[in-house]
Amino acid sequence: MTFQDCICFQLGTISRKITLDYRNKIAGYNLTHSQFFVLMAVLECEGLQPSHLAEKSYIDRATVTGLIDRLERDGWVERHRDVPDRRALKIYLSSKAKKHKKEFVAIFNEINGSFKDRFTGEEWEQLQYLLGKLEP
Amino acid sequence: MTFQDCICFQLGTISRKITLDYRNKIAGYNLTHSQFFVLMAVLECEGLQPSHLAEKSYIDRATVTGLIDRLERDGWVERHRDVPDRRALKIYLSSKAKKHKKEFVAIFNEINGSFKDRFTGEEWEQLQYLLGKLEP
DNA sequence: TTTATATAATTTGCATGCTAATTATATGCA
DNA sequence: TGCATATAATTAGCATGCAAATTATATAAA
Repeated sequence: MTFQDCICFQLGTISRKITLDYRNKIAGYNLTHSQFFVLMAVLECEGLQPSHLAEKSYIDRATVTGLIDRLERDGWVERHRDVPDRRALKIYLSSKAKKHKKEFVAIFNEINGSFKDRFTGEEWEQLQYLLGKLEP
Repeated sequence: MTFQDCICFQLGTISRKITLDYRNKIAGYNLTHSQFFVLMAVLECEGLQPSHLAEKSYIDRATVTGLIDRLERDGWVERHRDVPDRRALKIYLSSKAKKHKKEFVAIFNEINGSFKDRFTGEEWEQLQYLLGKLEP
């Protein structure tokens, strides 16, 4: 029994490796792994507030602020203060991002598919079930 | 099909949640998740070089430098230049860390056990097998 | 209406984690 | 020996990610 056998360690390691793998596939868009996921979240449902994006993505609000900062800086999303509640924001895709919408979905499906393809349908179900049991 | 169903996203999320969970358990020692793993690596085999620790932990050398910096700052490990090759270092436990050796092993086993307990032996085997298939 | 409390987003501070560049030392080859 | 190349560790720069504090606005209660 060594620390490498610890499930916590293993998950972190695999997660990091996959992140690197991901990067190569979206390198052309100059997006990071996390940025890509937030962009997918906006793409799936435009006009969400940063706090809702944080909830959907299971990351901290402060982290979302930074992610949106950089997505906005690079021209992928826009912040709009068009909510009755003047504290809140809504996040929309930029026109540039809209142009690439279909490509993003395709890349997403390709990446997930490349992992899914390694398993039988039954194994995939089993993996989802077992991962679910790991949630704290 | 939404981005939350992507296995890459799921692994990252679970991994982050577990990291937080971990923190509470080692909070008394003021160690982070990653510091704890590096400390376990040193504990398992003293005198390893930073580059070997990086290899064992599947993290970058530059990251190891920072981790050792903080572990040394907080008095858990020591850097020794007692290798024929004067470029290299060896990392040893401090006497303070040695005093807590048994506790660290116990905490480690307790944490890993708390996850393992959620599965049957067969499920655990299956999880290891399925995670292995995810490696890029 | 005024005050206390709550909420949305941001900022600050710190610890990963990676890549690329740098420094110091070894080694191999002419 | 002298020079090119390789290697160990570090540094610098950037992007997560979290906790705690801050700012601006809403809402509830006195």
